Amino acid sequence: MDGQKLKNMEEFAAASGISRPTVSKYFHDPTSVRASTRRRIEAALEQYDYRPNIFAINQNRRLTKNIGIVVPYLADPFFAEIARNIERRCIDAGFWPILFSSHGERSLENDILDSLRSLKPAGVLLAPLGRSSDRSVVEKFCEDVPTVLFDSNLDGVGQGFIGSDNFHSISLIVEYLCRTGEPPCFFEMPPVNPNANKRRNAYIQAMERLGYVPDVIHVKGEGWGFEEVGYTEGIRVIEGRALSTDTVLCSNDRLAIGVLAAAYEKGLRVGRGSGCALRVAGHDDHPFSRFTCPPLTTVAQDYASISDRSVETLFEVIENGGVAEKRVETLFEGRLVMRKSA
Amino acid sequence: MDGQKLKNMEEFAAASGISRPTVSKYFHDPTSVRASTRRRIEAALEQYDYRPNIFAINQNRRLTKNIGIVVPYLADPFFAEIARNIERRCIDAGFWPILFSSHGERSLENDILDSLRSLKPAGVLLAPLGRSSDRSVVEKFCEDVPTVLFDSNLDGVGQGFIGSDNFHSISLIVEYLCRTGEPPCFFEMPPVNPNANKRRNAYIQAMERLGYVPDVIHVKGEGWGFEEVGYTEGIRVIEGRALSTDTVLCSNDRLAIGVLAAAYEKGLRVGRGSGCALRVAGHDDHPFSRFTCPPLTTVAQDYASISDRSVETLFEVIENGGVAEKRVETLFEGRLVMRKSA
DNA sequence: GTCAAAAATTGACGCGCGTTAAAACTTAGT
DNA sequence: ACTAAGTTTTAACGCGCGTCAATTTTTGAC
Repeated sequence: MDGQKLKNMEEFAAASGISRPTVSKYFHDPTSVRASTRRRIEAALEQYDYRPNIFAINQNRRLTKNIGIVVPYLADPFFAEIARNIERRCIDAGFWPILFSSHGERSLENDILDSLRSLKPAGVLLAPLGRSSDRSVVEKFCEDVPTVLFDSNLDGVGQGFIGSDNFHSISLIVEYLCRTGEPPCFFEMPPVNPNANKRRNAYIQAMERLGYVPDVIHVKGEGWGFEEVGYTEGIRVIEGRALSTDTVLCSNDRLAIGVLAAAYEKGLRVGRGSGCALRVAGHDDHPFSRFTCPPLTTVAQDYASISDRSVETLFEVIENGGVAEKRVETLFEGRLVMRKSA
Repeated sequence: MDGQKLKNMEEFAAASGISRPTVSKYFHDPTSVRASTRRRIEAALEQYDYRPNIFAINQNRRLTKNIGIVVPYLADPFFAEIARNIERRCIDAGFWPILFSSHGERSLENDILDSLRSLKPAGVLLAPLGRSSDRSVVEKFCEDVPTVLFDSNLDGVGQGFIGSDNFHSISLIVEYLCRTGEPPCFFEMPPVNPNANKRRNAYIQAMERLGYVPDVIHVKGEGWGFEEVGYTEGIRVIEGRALSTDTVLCSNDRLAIGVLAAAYEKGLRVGRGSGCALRVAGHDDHPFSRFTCPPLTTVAQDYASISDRSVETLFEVIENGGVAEKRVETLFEGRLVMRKSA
């Protein structure tokens, strides 16, 4: 390109010798114009560095190419990773993802949904805060904008839900832990979303099915600093000798990482086999769980499938005019990841 | 509000009994209209749920309230945390932050800058990819849009730079390590940005100043999976007995976490004092470094100050009409965080 | 070379709002 | 009650692009 800056489609159309409506058609769908025209436009594109203004496009189009992505807390590696995957799929599909984080705050989630409206997104992928979400606000939003929920479900809200099968994955790891050592207790903090509840209940059911007495250790703590909670409360529990078993199953990996740190500090060797005082397991397979000491035994959520299917589901909804034929809840099964911590 | 949905400012103006231009003025700055008018508008606001379309606003305004935030890799906790801080400041200041991640890819960084143009942001906070950045593209962008760089500097590009004083922080930790045990070697992978280079050079200088022979262990590896590199290469180095000292200073915490995992796997006890075979230190104080086993000794980057000052600097530039009086590079000093790993 | 079908052009309006100039109205101050 | 200053209203244009109807040009098949 020779560096000339054309500031709008009008100028570009003039420079390329094609009319503006045709150029507009081209940008909407290059195959919708005659091959010879396409070539002329593409030749001009290389010469005069021009790109349509995406936000002007969206102002007029009924269906834009914007996809809103909302996660509850971006500094959580799990969501960072999911968001990364989703963004990539959207880009590859020719969409323009815009990422928002609620930072764990209800008011922010509401603001984001509000502003998302004016973005006129073709669709939205929303991982709600969960318990802190303003259900009526989310509900109303989903009526106006094609939205697929992921990670954390709100019954009946949105055009679909994609998440993990907590019952299955917790069963997996409970069975594994029981098979290989003492039955686990379940370490959890006040639930921030439905997943936490499901996991606890799944734990209780699995234990009862196996003929053991469930032991839920419910510690206090709030917010999204899970490692901190796991650490602080882990120390407290260990010091108080409040553990009825040598095996701790944590509600998620981040809690487990905190417990691991607590155990280390209190001189408890974690792992299986003789010489170890504690087994610790988590859930999620966070990106960093492979690198804890010892490496964390956990159940891997299927990041790739969850991302992919969320995006696919949303695309189907979009192509179907914004509504799903039926609200489908897709749950992916976790995969047991046996490492050295349990 | 009685639920009535007004779809544009025209309708809202009619409903509130105020003319559209005055309403427009109000939304730009509520104090710019007479108190009585303001009260009438605000009364209407409560009755009829209306919010201006932010993207239509931005199409027309010269200076929007949008702030673009671009980080090289959002799944890195360091950037997630910085981004979180910056977003919050922007929101509190009445701006509308929009977050982008380059996902470590040059082409994506270019695309983002391109699209950022049409967002007409009041300003942009950019943490460039660094070595992978397309300097000329970034340079051109910064000429058109008020941009403040952070974390990773590109000499002379943008209206300012905010980062960490790598020389100071590396000196701090090198001195500490030398004072308390064997002088460290420096563990690094091919640098992704200037910080890595500065840190290596700072290490070399500090060692020479203290009268020791620097020992840089340069391992291979690419991309943003630092833990993986630290782990894989850590294993290799340990197995090859390629360590001339029992103290390893890593170029950043994520590498150090990988090395920690490698040491654990190879049965090397990490920490200071007798019974320990290795000391490992990092740099950055990532959010999870407190919870490694053992907790990681490192130099904390001043997240809060970097975020705050970046935002402040950008705001000054914006208020000054988009150009800084002088391109200022602000470096914050790190803080030595002594934990158990070294 | 003819003609119908396909594609491109012209001209014009709309999206939701910013912005401005001129005119009409309010408010303070006296 | 009158005036000057401060506000609001009216009317109209612009932003960058989508979209549509009417018209003209190009294409491909015969």
